[in-house]
Amino acid sequence: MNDFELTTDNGKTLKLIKLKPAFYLRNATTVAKALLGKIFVRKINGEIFAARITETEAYDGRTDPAAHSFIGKTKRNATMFESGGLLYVYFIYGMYYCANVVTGAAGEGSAALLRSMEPLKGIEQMAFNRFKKREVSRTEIKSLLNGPGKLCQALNLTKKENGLNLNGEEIFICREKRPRKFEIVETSRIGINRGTELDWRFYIKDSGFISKP
DNA sequence: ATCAAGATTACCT
DNA sequence: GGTAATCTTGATA
Repeated sequence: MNDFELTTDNGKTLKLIKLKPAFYLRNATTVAKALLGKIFVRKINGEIFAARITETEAYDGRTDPAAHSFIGKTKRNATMFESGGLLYVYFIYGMYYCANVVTGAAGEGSAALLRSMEPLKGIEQMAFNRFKKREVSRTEIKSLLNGPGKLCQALNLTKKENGLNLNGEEIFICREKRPRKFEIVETSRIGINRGTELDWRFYIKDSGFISKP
């Protein structure tokens, strides 16, 4: 079942194809850019969440002082050192989680941080996870997934999902059979103190679902 | 044992 | 634009 149809909350049908394992076995920057426009799917308790990835950041374990993995393998960052295609989720600032896609070869320590998405399916449940209510305004829909901490809260990504394989059935990423065209903006990464000279933050131009335009 | 920092967010002026 | 909230981790003693 790598080829299937998904109906969004606004009634549109998307033809989706699950990404192959090889997709993740490339450079962090390559994968981070390639993830833009892809559809993140999470199945939980019989319900499906789906969202279009609109903003990512690359972290390279071998050369990048901003990467968690730069200091070497520890208990916290161990997932980053696995082979590409896993989900790396970590806890930060005492109250938020951030989710990454592990990239490259085993031992490399590279990943792409998922920073923002456009909600497509399961919006009521996402709203409940974020705001404890199911009714959301147009403005609130935009702020459902536009930040790394927010999207983890809305999609219920926690410690439990750390290390999960994206080639499985619970959480995975798809491409559309007929992908939309878009331009990619490359800027410096947000919220870090080192490696700020690298333009390794990527987002879809004019998306409207971005943490900081 | 203690401690500072952190890939953030919400709410304030 | 500023800052409080909140706690795990990794480093140092």
